[in-house]
Amino acid sequence: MRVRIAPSPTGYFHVGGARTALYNWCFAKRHNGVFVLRIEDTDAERNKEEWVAGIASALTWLGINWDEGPYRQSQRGEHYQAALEELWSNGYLYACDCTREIVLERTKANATPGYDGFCRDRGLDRQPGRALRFKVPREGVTVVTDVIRGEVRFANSTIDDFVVAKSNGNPLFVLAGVVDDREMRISHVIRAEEHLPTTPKAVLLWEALGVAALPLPVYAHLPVLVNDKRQKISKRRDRVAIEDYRAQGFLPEAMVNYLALLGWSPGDGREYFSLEDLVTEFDLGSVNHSPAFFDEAKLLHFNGVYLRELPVESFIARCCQWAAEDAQSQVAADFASAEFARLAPLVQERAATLSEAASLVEFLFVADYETETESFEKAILRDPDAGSILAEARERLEEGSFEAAALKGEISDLGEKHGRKLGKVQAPIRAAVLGRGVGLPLFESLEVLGRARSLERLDAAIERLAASRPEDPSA
RNA sequence: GCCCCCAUCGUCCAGCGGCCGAGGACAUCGCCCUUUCAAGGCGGAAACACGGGUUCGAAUCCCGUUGGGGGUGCCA
Repeated sequence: MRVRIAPSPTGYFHVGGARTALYNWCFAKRHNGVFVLRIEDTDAERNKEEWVAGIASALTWLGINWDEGPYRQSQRGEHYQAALEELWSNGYLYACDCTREIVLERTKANATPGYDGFCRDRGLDRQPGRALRFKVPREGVTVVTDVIRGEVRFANSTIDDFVVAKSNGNPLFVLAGVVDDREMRISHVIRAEEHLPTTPKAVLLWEALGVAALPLPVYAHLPVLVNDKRQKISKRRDRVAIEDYRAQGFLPEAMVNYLALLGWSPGDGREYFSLEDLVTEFDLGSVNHSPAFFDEAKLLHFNGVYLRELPVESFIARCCQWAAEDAQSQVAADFASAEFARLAPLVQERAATLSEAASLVEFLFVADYETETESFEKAILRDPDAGSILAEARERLEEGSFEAAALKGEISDLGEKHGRKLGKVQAPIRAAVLGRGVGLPLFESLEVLGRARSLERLDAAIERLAASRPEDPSA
């Protein structure tokens, strides 16, 4: 079995393309087949080399390796020219000199979809400046056999005489795709549903080509991925680049797992699969028919699960690696520190992404770390007891053990004096020292932060409070 | 307009004629646990688009309607 993905480098690689790649890859691996990467860049005006690199790196990151390629259609011109030659000499094509405007006009005036075939019988010569169109049979039906959708029938009368070569001589994607699929001996074409309407054209072309009959590939049209408005995900409109998720600190294994579930399930309720599991479990025949919404909330959940599953050392390593890849060298160094290692298990439990992990320990690493205004107001300014709690905490933390357990004892004792439970006394202290209303467990954080910095921040909060309440004589 | 695809909780899936007074997961709500927040545990609310058939029996099969989506390019 031989499959391929054929992305066009006209933008970043998005989750839809990644899912298509994943399904193809799983199918190929499961059947000991070959997975081909082919870049469809026949439209020179719209393609950019950087996007090719982006596709390759996204696939690599996901763990989806290709066995052949990347082939580039832009470098296979002679194959398409040969095919055009053959089709022309066998009478399947005709030249067309209609301008874009004329085509549009004629299309509008006609009841049938697309170009009305005006040039079909004009007997125009094949020459530069003229496009080449395929003579679609006027009668009959073209059937597309699809693993997922069954037999889809298209009346030939509803298919227009499509262009196979532009007036500049370059082939169009349908032609290039068919030629490549034939020469690369592609056995299964697994791609997004949006390609279904052009498939009968490919079938017609396939049958017109080649002296020896080559069996048609088996088609499988995957349901599209949609946004929250249930429109097909688009590179321009929706922010769904694989690269972005990577930069945000998602794990490739979580992404792969989530993507696999968008349109497929094993049927028994299991939801966690590694790439290796998918090779044995994935089945093209049980792919869904209807569009799926890419739900970031669920992806986030999966990512958290995968993050928590990691041994702590691996978690730390992944943090470092992620920061380094994203060229955040300072953050990478922070992640590699002994301080982070001490807090890592607590971070791991709470972070849903690697960037969240970074944010949870900012209080430890950011110089001149300040309490967020909102947290300051809520936990300190609006709390009439905050001033005295902070002052007393400062006093108690000045001496004695600075280990979490001891700190906890001190603070809960302090709390009792104020008639507050532990959760309530720690609020102003947390805001003062960790800078936020929520975050890592307080005492462990204090311990790692150390006495000196903890006291400094308590002092800063006390001062800030005094400055914020000049009218308050007790402050 | 024309062609094609699709239709189960908010979302992703299970269901492929009786086991469904519809199951799981995410999200959501409540409670428990608790050092804030998470994580975890327990519980709740939440769906077969509609109308006709077929059948002893339909979420499951057929037809239609409605709704959504995709395509309709000398883009892929």
